[in-house]
Amino acid sequence: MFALIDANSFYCSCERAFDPKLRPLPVAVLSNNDGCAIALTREAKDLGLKMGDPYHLVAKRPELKPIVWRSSNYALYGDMSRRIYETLLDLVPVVEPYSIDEMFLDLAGMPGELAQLAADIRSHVRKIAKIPCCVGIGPTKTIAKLANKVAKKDRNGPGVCDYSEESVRAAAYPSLPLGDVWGIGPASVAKLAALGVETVGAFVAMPAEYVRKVLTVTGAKTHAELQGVICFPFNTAPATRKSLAVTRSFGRAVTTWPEMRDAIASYTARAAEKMRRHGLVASAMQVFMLTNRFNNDPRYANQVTFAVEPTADSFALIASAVHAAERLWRPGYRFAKAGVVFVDLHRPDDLPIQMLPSRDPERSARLMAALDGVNGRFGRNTLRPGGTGPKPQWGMRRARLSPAYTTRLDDVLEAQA
DNA sequence: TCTGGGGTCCTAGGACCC
DNA sequence: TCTGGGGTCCTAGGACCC
Repeated sequence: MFALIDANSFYCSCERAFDPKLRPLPVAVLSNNDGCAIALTREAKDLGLKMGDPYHLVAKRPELKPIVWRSSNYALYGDMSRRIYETLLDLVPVVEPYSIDEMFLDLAGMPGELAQLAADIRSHVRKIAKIPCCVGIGPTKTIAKLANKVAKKDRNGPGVCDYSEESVRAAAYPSLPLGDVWGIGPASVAKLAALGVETVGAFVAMPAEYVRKVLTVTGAKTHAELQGVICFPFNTAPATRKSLAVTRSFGRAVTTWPEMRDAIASYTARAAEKMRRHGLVASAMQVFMLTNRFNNDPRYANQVTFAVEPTADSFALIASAVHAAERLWRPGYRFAKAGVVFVDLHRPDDLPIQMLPSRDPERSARLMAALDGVNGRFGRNTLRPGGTGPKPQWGMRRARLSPAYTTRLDDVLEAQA
């Protein structure tokens, strides 16, 4: 039996955890660049704000005036996620983090009544990690996710929904909309609606071969999972990742090559850092740049993917990325966004030995270790490659950023007795 | 002036091979 | 009148997730 625990309006709840006066107020957290709303409290939803609404358009609407806006603070949210994880380990033996605000729990062999256990877990997380959550229970991950969704929708309910019993599911499925199912997105909802299938009950009643024909194997797995057949097993060891990206919209349009070059260099340096943290090397990379697609600026978008000598060396990768960007660059356009993606990631041991490496691998490794060591100790960007300046004009807008309460010594709250 | 970022998996079709 | 069969690999695009 599985449980899925999912934080309510996670980013907003993190803001509230350290700023109690926000608790009764409608709160919304903005995407990078203060672009659009990506997390909303129930109070903000009730005022009519929607996920994805562009901030510069909705900030003026009079009925949305009471909303308290925050720039996204990933240092805070990432750390709060870790705290939830550790809090859960107080009560259950294994936890599988699924996303920044969701964790699967394996309840196999847990004593006592499951719904009561879920309620205990929920109140423990709320008390210790200061984050409100809902819990769903089911014999497969898909059912646990569905139960969680049901728990969330019931505003005055207990915050727990137990679908461990087949009879309970059979009673509930006919009234649940298909779009609530994990893995069934808008395209599949439309496809199935055209066939007259609109509820989980109707979906489950479809013959398996037919589902497979309409929705391919992914849909067939979801179909089986809803009937209690495990297709997505519990996984404690995280899979090694296959790609890794740093892509950003600019705080204002980039119109000169030196600015674009510096942006690409900075993104590459960040991505290389991430890659080293995972102990991986890239043997191919992609670089792209594009203009604003929402206004009337002349449009241009281009990308290039190319192989590189497998490495995690920032300097080597920056040189390759900038060289590629130079080929994509077109003067006269107002660029809104650019990015660097490392694909074809490997553990260095899995690759053949480079017979004629273009740089000394030992020296490179020592240099990168020194770079990461200094930055780990004194803060990101203390040491950085040339051309990756700290506060560029094109940098992210984050006008409403909260303090890094848990990860920056200067920002830690003071308690007075 | 201002509309996010970062992932995974699957399939079809083309290129290529024998 | 008539032009095979079977395989692999790669890529682009679609769909989904948070």
